[in-house]
Amino acid sequence: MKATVALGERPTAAVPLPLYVQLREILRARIQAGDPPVGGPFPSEAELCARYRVSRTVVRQALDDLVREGLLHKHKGRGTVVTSTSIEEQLGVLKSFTEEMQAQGRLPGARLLASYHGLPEPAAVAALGLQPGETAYVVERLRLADGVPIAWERTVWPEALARQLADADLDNAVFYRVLEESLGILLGMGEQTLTAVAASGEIAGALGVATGSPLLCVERTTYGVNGRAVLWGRSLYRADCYHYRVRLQRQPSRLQLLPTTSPGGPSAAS
Amino acid sequence: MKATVALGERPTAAVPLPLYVQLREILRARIQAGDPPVGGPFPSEAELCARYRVSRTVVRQALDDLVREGLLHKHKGRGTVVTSTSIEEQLGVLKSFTEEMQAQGRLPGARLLASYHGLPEPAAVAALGLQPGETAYVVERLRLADGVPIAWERTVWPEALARQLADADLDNAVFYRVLEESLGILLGMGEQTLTAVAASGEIAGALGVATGSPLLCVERTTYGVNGRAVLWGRSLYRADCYHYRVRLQRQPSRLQLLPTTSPGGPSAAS
DNA sequence: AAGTGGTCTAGACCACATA
DNA sequence: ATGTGGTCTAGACCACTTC
Repeated sequence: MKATVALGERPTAAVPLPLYVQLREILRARIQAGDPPVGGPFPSEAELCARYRVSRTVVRQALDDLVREGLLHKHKGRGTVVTSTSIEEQLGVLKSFTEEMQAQGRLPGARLLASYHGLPEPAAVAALGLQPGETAYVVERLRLADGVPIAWERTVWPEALARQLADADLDNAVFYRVLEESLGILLGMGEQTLTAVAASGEIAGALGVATGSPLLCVERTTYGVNGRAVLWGRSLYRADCYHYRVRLQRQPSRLQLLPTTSPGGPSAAS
Repeated sequence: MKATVALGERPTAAVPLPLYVQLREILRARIQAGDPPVGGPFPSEAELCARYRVSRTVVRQALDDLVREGLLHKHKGRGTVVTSTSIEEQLGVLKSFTEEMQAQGRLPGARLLASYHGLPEPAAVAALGLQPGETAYVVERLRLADGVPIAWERTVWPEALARQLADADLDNAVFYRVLEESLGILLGMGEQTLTAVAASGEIAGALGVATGSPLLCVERTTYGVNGRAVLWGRSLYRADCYHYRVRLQRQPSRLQLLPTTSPGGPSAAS
């Protein structure tokens, strides 16, 4: 018998989680089980309040999360319906190269090309907020999928982090794991810019393509949960071996607001 | 006619907008004006309640939106700080070319190159779920930003939709608006695949770049809220004029919903 | 008229951070 | 000890949709 205690049938203070989190997971489980089938009507907020003995605030916090995840859809005045049963189609999840390859069922790998302390490129300086003239630790690796080179990668580490990185096995290190586990840095957000570039002779050689071949260029700045940039990287992918996939969600029409000078006269910023 | 509303110095019932929306826009304007400078401390929730004479609910609703947009960052027990002055790229939001250009402050445009009924390419057939031999409506346009060609675009419409599209001004139509407003189709999700390609002679000529130049290739399938594919498109962007930006979020080690007896820290996903 | 989700108030207690 | 944001309650009124 598993030593797991399912979240109860209803949220309770005995569980060390907010009530709305408990309720959200309870509801998520029911949805995934198809309890209200896709397209079917979901219980009203009032009904959920009564059934689970929580205030409407808790119910709305839980539902808001599920709506945001795409499982539910609310219609003002009409009700709530189930629109999906799974969240496996993850929207914009930050993953390392290794995690991404594994998710695709490919065997990830890396080969160290170079590593040195020096002045990084302007893009990295700006992204990491380095001082002019401040050095950083630069690591260049070839990334492999199932043993085949598919990307050339340069990562730039602030010196403070690089010191603690010194003894890592750069050939095989999963940088995100190093950050999270060895350095204890919780990762928050990542910002990526994608464009296309022509392969230089050096990189074309490493990747085994013709000079001038189109490559997918991915520049990524990774931030800690505190909002500070901790890592910058540029990856150049062989376009014939790698496609970047994103799932986007349509946002309900946004309000057009013009917070302009008020009719009574320009509002003085006090 | 666009309904624009002038906002005052504080939310009021005289404005036909929710108080939290009014407050959000008032605060957004101040942040963009640098009132609390980036990195500086933002007024506490209690202070905002007092200053704007609204309940904490309203303040929190407004702040939540701004946090979600990336303008603010909250720290439990410590306070709120300004982290940016401009709306950052939304996380995985599905936007039309026009909407995207507007968000970037560029003037969008289009020039019709060709439109015809015929057999679309295999990628479109697969994405739209067409029958073998089934025709579709293909529209090729040059997309402009501030009057400069930056992308070559081919969209493929199922015949059923194309009929209703016939009288649209293809030179300037915003396809997403046509779908949503004229055809009454609610858009849900979009799936994109990005890669790099070399410009063919014809496309290079249209875009004003050299043949063989690297282009960013974006293939998108757009789905209605009912989950059916309604539109397929491929866009080839000049890599020197356009960068695709994405924000990703690190997945917090997923809440173990059924963990138990673990006195360990409940990391509430916010 | 009844039910729904959207908004809002006025409280309350808590865990956390700072001093 | 104090102030902060996080959570929660118990109400209330509204606009919208359906009957």
